[in-house]
Amino acid sequence: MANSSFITPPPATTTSDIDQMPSAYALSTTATPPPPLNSIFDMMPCDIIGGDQKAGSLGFIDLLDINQDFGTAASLFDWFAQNPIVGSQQQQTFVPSPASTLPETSEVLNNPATPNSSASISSSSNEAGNDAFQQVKTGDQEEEQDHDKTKKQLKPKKKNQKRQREPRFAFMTKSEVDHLDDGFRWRKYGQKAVKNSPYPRSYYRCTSAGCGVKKRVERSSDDSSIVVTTYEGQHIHPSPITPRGSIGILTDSTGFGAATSSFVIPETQYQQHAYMYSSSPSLNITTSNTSFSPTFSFHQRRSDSPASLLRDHGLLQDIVPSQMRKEPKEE
DNA sequence: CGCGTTTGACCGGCGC
DNA sequence: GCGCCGGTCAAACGCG
Repeated sequence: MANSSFITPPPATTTSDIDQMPSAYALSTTATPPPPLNSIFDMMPCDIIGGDQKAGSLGFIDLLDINQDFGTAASLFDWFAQNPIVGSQQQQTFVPSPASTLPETSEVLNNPATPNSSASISSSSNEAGNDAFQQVKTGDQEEEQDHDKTKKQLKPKKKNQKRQREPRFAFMTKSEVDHLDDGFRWRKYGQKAVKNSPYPRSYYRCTSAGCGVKKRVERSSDDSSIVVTTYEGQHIHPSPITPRGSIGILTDSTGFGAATSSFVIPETQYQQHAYMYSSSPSLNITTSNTSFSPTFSFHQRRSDSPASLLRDHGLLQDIVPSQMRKEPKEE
């Protein structure tokens, strides 16, 4: 665990090296480079992103409590498992909107100014994403995989049907290690040079049979110490590695995607939230999926919460610097 | 030998 | 229509 902090998103302006990213990311860095971050457990979720590249909807959320609670989980999945959904009416909704109209949240990355760090989660969802989510849930996954497999041999099957994109979840971490250990086994299937970035982007796929979860890993061109990991899809199996006897993942809803299927926030709201961070005390993110129900609730500081425990034990300080816990940097 | 990585080619979407 | 670009495939290769 390392120091972390939310980086206030700068005003929406232009694109950046990560503008190729389907969604937005908030900065996450760890203040203590050594030892290198080599586990997702060391990362701090930070924000939620949404949408695919087209209907890219995204939004930042205050994840202070996520960070805090997450600190007690053996893994991100544990964390989700330990944080059942609470309430659903207050949840903010990310509404898909053209990525071009969105502020380039990647700008956030352009401000690695804060020495302290944080990890950030981004997730994406849109209609297609939701559809994809439904597909997974209904077992159409194999079909899609098959489609992928034969994509090269057979020509386009459904030309007019856009390829559906799984909901995505992105982390940003400050790490010397590109490929973070998140408890699952990944097989690298591709690597591409990233435009405007000296660092390549690596593509990984979950090696478990039938599991179509993918993830991309790349470094920020602005700050080579920042690693952006984007998860796509849902695991349909428990984590093969279950540190500290973690519960593993339920088969019907285990991926990040599930968590993001309902992250829909109107662009305007997103813009607001993008600058709210810790100043926005209540943002619950929920999902319609009951088995996998991460709820990011930040409306209050519970003295008996794991977050408080962390705080009391001085752990929180490592996660969220005092400056970030106080006043959000607006604009 | 099995598994993972590397890498060039290919495909499809999208903007101009 | 063309070119760019992100994403994927799959053969070759490396490693334990």
